[in-house]
Amino acid sequence: MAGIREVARLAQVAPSTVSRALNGSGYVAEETKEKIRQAVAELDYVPNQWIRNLYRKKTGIIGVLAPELLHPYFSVLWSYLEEELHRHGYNMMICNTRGNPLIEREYLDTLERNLFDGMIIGAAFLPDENYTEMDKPILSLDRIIPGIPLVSSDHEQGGRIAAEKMRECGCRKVLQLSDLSAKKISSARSGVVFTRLMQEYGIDVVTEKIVWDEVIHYEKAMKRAKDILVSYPELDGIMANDLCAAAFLKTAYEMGRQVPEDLKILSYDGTFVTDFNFCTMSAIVQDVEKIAVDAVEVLLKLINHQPLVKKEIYIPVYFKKGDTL
Amino acid sequence: MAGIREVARLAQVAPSTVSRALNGSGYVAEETKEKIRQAVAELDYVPNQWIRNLYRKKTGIIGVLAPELLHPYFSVLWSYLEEELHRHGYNMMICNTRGNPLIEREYLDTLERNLFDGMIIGAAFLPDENYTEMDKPILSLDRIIPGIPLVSSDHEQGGRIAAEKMRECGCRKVLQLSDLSAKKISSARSGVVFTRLMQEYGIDVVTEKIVWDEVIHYEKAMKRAKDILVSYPELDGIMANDLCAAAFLKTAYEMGRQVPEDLKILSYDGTFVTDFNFCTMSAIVQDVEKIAVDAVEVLLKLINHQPLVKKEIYIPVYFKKGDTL
DNA sequence: CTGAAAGCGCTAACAA
DNA sequence: TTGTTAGCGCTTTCAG
Repeated sequence: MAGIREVARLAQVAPSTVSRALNGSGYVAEETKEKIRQAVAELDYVPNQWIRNLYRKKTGIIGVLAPELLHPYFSVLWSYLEEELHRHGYNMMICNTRGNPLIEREYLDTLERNLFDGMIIGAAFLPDENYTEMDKPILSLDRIIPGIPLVSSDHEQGGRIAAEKMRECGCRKVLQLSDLSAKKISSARSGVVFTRLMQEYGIDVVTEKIVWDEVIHYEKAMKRAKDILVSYPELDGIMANDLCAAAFLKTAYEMGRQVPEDLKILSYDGTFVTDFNFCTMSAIVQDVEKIAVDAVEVLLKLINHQPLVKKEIYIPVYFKKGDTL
Repeated sequence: MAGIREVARLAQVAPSTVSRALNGSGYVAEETKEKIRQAVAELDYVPNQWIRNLYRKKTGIIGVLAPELLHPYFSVLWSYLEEELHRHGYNMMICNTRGNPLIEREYLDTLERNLFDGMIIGAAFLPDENYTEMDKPILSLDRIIPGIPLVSSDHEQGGRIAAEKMRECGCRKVLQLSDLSAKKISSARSGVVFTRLMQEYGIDVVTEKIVWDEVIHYEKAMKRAKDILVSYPELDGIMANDLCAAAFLKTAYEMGRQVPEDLKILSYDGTFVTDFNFCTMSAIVQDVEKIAVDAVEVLLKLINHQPLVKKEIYIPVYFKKGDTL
């Protein structure tokens, strides 16, 4: 593993000259450059990025705190984020926490230890202070944390559209999978708005508390879906995230329910899985690509100490007609 | 951002003592340790990993060359790999190449520049030399590269089981999506073995060349599935990877074909999407978790200069009964 | 048990 | 245009 010194020796120049030649910083005679090029070739010299970053005081790495990699919504989100970060010359480090606060804290330490230039927070299971007390560029994608910029879908709009659709198609008793108590979670707002509007419209709403495990594991979502459809045989409408909606659709089919005639299903997220079944699910679609683009833009502004126009950005969602509503 | 010097000054000791105390290397009096602990707390001192790695001559980061993040097989694979790497104290850097050789080369450079301690290669679209000439720990997951260790499913076994199943259920004309010309790709072996056995069994085999885009994009897979089912109305069996198999299933349903009575579908990979439709797909299942575990084990041996027992590890696959065959 | 000194591999300021 | 010098922030001998 040749270093800059060996190159310098072979080219008969000083290490700093080699450095300048290789970085295009400062003046180096064309002749000298040529000698250096040869020495570099001869020794197969490759500069150590690690060390360079030491000077630039940056790593070129962005940590992405992810609670999950497999859920369709997340995998699409991470995929777009990776693409966008790469476009800006950054590498993305997946920090999969599996919802474990200890692992999450571990990765925040990594940020604090300067291994990352900034962090995008998808998972957030720790008390606010963990994020606010860190003097580093941080952006949140869902959890509302004082002082930390947020980029998220406009879930209130999502809740409105969903309620509107449920009313339009004449539902009388609707169930949603949500967590109305999660005040600090942007995505939980859809459920709150949905509930309020449904009540205004005079439609029954049942809110079943969503459980993290079921958001992620299809088998668990299937089990829950079955329990719910058995417990509430009178339901004529369901709103749930993609994976759970898929579970409801499959379960409804297995139980001989007619979708959409007898039971409407509205999928929230609108990722590719809505197309996977024999019928396409109607969905509230999040513009995940836009979320990723804006998230990276905001984070880079934080990193480069540029002013932020808005501390909170809400990306519009839209309705996509399918066969289930 | 306090450094070790400030801590040392505040604790009235030398920086080297602080270093030893913090790393538990060498002797430090309990009293001194306590003083240092206090100084650390007072200054909110966090050691810079970046610099530490400079000494340890390692980064703790493994690059994972991925052609794709979204395809179910890959997302499951990356997820398990991340888990396994984390278990061993390594971070995983997703190097998404999108099948672009230039981006792939870029990431190999990153490895060469010591930003990664090693690399796991899922995508490999460059000539062999790109990998073989690199004097770094590299492990391949599918592409067969001289001198580079391989961990992959036993796709020959996969092909055998598939052929066996097709025969058992009485198929007469079967289509597979494969690429028989891809000699250097481990996963392409299933198609070769499948073809040979089907011929032995006296069953017609049509091999339609698989196209990368269709492996990844469901819409494209859907289009291809439609084309194929129209072109070959006499087919009574299909073998294809999960995503394409799902597309075939959906298309068959739309075209009014009876699955499995009239058309058998065998999914290859066996990820969670095989459960997503109204009927569960029968599948050749890859043990992705085992692949990840073994891959990391081998890579760590390479990194630590431990001897390898086998240069090539093939993980058994198995058949999972579903409703489509 | 502790501190001084010498780097890790490279860059940047300055002098020549 | 080039070389010298002094570090980046930490670790690791090696004397003491």
